[in-house]
Amino acid sequence: MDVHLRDLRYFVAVAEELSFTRAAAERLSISQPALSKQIRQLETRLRTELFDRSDGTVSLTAAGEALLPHARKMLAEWADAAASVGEAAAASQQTVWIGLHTRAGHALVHAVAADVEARLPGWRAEFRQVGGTDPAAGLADGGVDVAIAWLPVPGGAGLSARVITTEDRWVSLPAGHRLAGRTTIVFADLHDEPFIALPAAAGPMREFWLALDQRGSPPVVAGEAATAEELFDAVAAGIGIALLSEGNTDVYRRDDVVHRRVVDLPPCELAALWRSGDRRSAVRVVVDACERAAAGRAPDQHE
Amino acid sequence: MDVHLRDLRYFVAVAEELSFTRAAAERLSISQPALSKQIRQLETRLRTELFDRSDGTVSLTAAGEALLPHARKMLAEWADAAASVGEAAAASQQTVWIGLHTRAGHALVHAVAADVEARLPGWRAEFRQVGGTDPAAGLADGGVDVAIAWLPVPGGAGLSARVITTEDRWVSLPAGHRLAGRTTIVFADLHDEPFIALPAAAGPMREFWLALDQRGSPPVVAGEAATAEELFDAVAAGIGIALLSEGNTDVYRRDDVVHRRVVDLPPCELAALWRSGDRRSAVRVVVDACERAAAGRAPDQHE
DNA sequence: CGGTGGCCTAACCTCCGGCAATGGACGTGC
DNA sequence: GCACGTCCATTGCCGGAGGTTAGGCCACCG
Repeated sequence: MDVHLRDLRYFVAVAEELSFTRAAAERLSISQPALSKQIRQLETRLRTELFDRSDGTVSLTAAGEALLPHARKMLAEWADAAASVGEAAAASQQTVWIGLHTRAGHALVHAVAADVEARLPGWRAEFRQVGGTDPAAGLADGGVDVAIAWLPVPGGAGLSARVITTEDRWVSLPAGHRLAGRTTIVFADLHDEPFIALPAAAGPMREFWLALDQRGSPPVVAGEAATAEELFDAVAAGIGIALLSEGNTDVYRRDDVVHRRVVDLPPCELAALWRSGDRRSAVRVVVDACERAAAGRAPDQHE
Repeated sequence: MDVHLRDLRYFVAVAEELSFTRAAAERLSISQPALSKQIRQLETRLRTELFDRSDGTVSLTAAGEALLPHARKMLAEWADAAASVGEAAAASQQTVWIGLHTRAGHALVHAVAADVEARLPGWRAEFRQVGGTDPAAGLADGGVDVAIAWLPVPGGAGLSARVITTEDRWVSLPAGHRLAGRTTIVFADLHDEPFIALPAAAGPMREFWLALDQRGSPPVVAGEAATAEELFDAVAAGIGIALLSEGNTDVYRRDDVVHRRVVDLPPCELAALWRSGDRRSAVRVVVDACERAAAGRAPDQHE
């Protein structure tokens, strides 16, 4: 009778991809049998077939066509609902949640928190680490009011961004790597190296940190890592190399890994993001605070 | 991240009742701990409290107030979606689903089926038995296009009805009951008898078959039964008595139970119901067919 | 004709959602 | 003041849902 919104998400994914395998792997990060089973179950619940899989290809039935707009609308409605709830909770608790897509230094966190407190007396800023695979860094489902993340952010529809700093991209190498002794490294040196990539679910972020734009041929992906720890463990083990931002070379310093500047890569941009429709003053204050903190200035006490 | 629509239904129930215990028992037919756990889980997912249970009473928090309209909208949207899908499926399969709230005789079923087939060449009428506790007899979630049910039907908002027959109400007694030998029975004779009632979830239907309108004091409810078999087993066992429609006295004839007319009760009405917004010709044809079949006339071949 | 791609089925594992019983906080009546 | 009733939370348990991997069937293609 009722339905799980997840099932509708699955349905929309298949309807848009017109392929179970691709929808499962590339958009939903589940196995294809799991997806097939869920769709079957949805069809059973509705007592009708939603897809025609007869002729080797997948297409929507009339019933599927009827469901699709409703499913999209319900998913959008839930995003709205979660955002509304988050805003109401923030207002009554006087708390702003900030999601960190990368591990920012404690300096930035503290500066932002202090600045918010100074400009919004009685309010607090809370920080939450969000996984790199979360498409909108926790903004979409309302759990986070402002996100600090590297551009590009996948699923960025409906999000606004302000770049708060730009940094050069460096490369992380195992300690004994042939390039570890070089003083200057250009991307051509790395072109054929095996890379540790972000999970496929990260979408454009994965492509950016593989420097796909700078390549003529597909990269060699030797492994995937969802967290920074996994990433540098893989680098240290010699499985592959990876790009990172200059600021993170300090944060993730370790003995078995060396970081070197790549001189000819376009820099990466750290941005503060918020929901475009979110016009609360608290959000604007936080974004401003992020910008000031990233600029290295302390919150200006009496400008 | 995603949410189960059931949880939103639970939330709306508690928000409207402002009581966990009542919402669980009277509206959702689940236990109170299950409801509490689900609401807690929803709150955890949204990372905020939806209800304030601190001062012995239950009230909505600001976040709860923010969620309520969205939740209602999503539930309505899903009802729409299910109806749309059902209509699309019916159109492409040329099938009309008819839900039976009570066990109608095969005569009625066959007459309707034949009539539909005669007037909508290529179409079929399929019948499904729906439980008495289903608020809208399967109409709400689109699984059924036309329902045949006794009035009043709970949750009847958005439904249209046409009365297709009226019948006197009789009473079902165990074989040796003191009233079994009486020729005429008035409701006053039954007033203090223990009754077998429909489950509380049946709402106004339960009240109607307890003849609540004809009483000055609350009825004695000796037990509940969800199916006809349970009901007459309970009557035969002497646990209590129950009202039924005249037509059903034939359908449910058995040795250990006797049926007697109650001469002074208002009759009951059997109706064909459909979704008010559903203007498909197939639905109209079926409703007409129900009316003709109930009137005892065969489908008019060449009127 | 064998390889490949794509969906389905089967077996299994984990965790969620339900129930029953119990506990604790608070208001109420004698 | 104390026993009691009411109502929500907690605990322990069980069945089913949702996920995984492994393997099968079928169409297409070189």
